[in-house]
Amino acid sequence: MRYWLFKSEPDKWSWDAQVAKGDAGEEWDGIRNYQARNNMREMKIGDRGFFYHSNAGKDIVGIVEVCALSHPDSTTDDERWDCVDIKTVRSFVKPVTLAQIKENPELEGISLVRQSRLSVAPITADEWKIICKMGATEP
DNA sequence: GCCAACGTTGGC
DNA sequence: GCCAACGTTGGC
Repeated sequence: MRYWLFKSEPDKWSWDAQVAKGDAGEEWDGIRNYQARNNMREMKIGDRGFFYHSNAGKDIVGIVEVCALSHPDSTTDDERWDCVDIKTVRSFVKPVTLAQIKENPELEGISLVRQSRLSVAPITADEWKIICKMGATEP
């Protein structure tokens, strides 16, 4: 199993909206970036991801699970763009802020900081454990 | 609101 | 295939 990070502006698609979808899950649509799309194509059912609020919030607020493999993005006719579906697993007990992540020397290589504009990024197993611990949340 | 980083586009 | 121009993202 691999780990990922999904970024969303809470004004457009918030964690609350994701939680409201429950087990039905939701298409992670609207991605128009090749690297992010390629990451989604590599995902498998059951892969886990962090849900990060960019702009407003700037914190990791929850854990999601991939529940549908990459398929055409229903919000465009352009066949270049695919996306996966994700469903809520659990909310973070304590959201982990970008500032906390930057302060932790163990996380200095994290994709969230190194490639801040990439909206779907890989997370290492170590990073996964560390961030869950910082959030007082079960991995 | 500004600006840095970076991806995309299009002329040559 | 290079590179300038432009658009977007996201932190501050």
